[in-house]
Amino acid sequence: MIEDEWLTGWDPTPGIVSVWAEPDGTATLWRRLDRALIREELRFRPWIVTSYADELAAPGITYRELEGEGSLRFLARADDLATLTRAALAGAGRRRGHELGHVRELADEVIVLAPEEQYLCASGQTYFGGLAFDDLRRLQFDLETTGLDPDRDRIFLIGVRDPEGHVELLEGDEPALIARLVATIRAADPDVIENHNLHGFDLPFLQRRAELLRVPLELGRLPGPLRQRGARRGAAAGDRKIRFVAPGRELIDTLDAVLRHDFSTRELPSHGLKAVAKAFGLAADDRELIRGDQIHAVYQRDPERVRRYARSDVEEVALLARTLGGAAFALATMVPRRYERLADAGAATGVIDPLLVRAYLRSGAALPRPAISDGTEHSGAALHLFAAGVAHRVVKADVASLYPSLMRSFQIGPALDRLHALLAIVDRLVEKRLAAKAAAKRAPAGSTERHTFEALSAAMKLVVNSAYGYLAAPGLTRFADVHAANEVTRRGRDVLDVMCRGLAERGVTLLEADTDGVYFAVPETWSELDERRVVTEVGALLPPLVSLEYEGRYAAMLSHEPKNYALLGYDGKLVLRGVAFRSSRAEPFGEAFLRDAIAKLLAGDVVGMHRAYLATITALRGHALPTYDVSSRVRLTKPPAEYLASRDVRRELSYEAMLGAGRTTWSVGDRVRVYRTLTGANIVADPDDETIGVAVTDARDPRDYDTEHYVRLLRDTYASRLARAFTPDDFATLFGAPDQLSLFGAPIAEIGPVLTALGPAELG
DNA sequence: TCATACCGGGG
DNA sequence: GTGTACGGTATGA
Repeated sequence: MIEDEWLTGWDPTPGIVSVWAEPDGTATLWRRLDRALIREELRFRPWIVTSYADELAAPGITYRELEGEGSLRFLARADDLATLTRAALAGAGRRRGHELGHVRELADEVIVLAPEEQYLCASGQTYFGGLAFDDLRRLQFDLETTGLDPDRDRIFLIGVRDPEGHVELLEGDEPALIARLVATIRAADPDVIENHNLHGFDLPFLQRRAELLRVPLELGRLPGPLRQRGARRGAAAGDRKIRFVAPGRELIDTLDAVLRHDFSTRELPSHGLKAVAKAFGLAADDRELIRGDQIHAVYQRDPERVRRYARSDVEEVALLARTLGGAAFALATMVPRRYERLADAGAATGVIDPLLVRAYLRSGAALPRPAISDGTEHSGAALHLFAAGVAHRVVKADVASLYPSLMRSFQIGPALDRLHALLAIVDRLVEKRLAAKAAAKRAPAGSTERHTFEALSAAMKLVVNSAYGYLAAPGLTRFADVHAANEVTRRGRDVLDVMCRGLAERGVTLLEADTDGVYFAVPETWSELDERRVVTEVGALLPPLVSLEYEGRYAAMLSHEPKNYALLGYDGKLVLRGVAFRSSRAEPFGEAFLRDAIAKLLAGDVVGMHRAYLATITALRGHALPTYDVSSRVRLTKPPAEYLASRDVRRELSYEAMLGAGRTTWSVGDRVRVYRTLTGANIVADPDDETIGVAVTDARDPRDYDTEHYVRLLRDTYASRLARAFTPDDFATLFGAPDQLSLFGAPIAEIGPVLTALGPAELG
């Protein structure tokens, strides 16, 4: 089937682990067959696609015209890419009446891919045929340096984990250190080199140090220094960003995989290695932690600690790369690009576009020039808040993959995609993904087989979910079509409306609806079966291929603002969502109060909630709370001199706190915990910041904070998040001026939470 | 106070 | 020879 060729190519050559090609038509393939590495030198014929045939009838160039509509219709080949670009530039120059310096100036008239991609696209080969992720030879290395600036700082230790899992710690004189790293890598001869932020830190730092120290940095399988390519994230090079390339090896940054993963799930607290390793359960319990800016100082007095730290770094990276890297590995079995490129590519421009270009060329079909915006506004998803306050017996129902489902159901694809290749690719991916998911389930937990199927499924999900984004990105993607994208969101809003109406008609109370999901409350008499039945019934009202799923049920919900709510599970677990409920600068006492108060409120204990409020006030006034609890974590962004210059005009708490504590020097970027005193401000030690274990013990706890300021803060910033749960009168009674509590309002015991419908439901 | 610009990571 | 989104924080008017 031609559609299968569109998806995975047509030449099943097995074992490709790296491809390198040059503009002169030479290519090198590294293939792993029965674990052994073989290297093949071969020739390919470079090609370009142009919108004009002028100058293509030149010696050495053969070309043919592609079929059908599409302005890019001449496929030209030559023994050398330079011959082709010269001809293309000459042709364009003659037609435009002025000389052109570079093919990038005629991006909408010529397609010129990187040489490797030309090779893969024309041959129909892809990476990793017949291989599993675990067949790759992967090496991880991590630099420990005296700082972040390679012009000033230096490398003092390098952790290396070889493909067999042995960790070696290289230490000593820096030039020898770098030379030993190179020798170690060349001896291990890995297919893949991995680290967290490899392209943003380790490689550029290493490259710069090697350059300054005049140590050759031959990390690839071909002779010569590292090459470069443009990239969106990577090392700064003038006004653009670049990434380094080592021909024959794939340089994989686990940060890319983390960003791609969190892009869809958005559940990671941070993208740093330590936080991610912990979140995925990859970190050992006794993992050594050292704050970045202290690593070198710790090394000088306790090198063993830094060695343990460096060892954990490379070990965690190896685990993380396997946990998240399978998706890019699976993409590389389908898309005609290097593995390394697919690991950091955006799914629309980096994955779908190359698939479509290969599909069209395979079918001998002319291609459109890249879509540009016709000025049509891109319309978005729907968001409704139906009610605010406290609701009980809450259910969440949502549609998985709403937009791709709509694209398939209503056959919404790019207008210029006359082969319907995008929809065909999405269809096949959805089907294959179901099969991959099922196969993953059948395979033993933890097996290579399960890892492979799960990775395949993740890769397919990534592509399917970006099909809509592909439509909505004119100027970025070749077949972008904003009208089609708007048709998808319009259908999406319709689906949400049908869901909301269908639910409301069946007697539930709608709370909040966003894009593809709804929260609603059900009557007291309903069982979980009733809830599920209603979701099934309403699901039947939706278009084919759009399936409504019962996502979960909760004992109670505090609905505050759109996308800001608290959920109390039947298991007692409390989840807070949205900016109103979580902020990095929140004072610990306020955050603790809010959690406690919401938990009690949702459990029906208004008296207990009120008591928690009074208890917090009492604790503040009695100085029973540690200073730490009223402090707020801030980042210092002005150097001391700058603040002193503006101090007379405007005083800022953070810097007043530093000065108040007698600290007249600090660095931009330092984080400190500050609090307000009666006379000014002060700072307090943060246990999280001190991993050395010395400073924490002398943390003082003066408790000289401004109690009334914090009592006001408690009411205005924290208790105010509970306002939607009560009538204004009751709220005033509960949280009014503390000294006049309960004088006029209803007795506290008689106050109950409310749920307020917000105007007529905006269901149109 | 509100809009907008910028970051996310690495030592 | 590239390009994500979005929530949070830092900045400027």
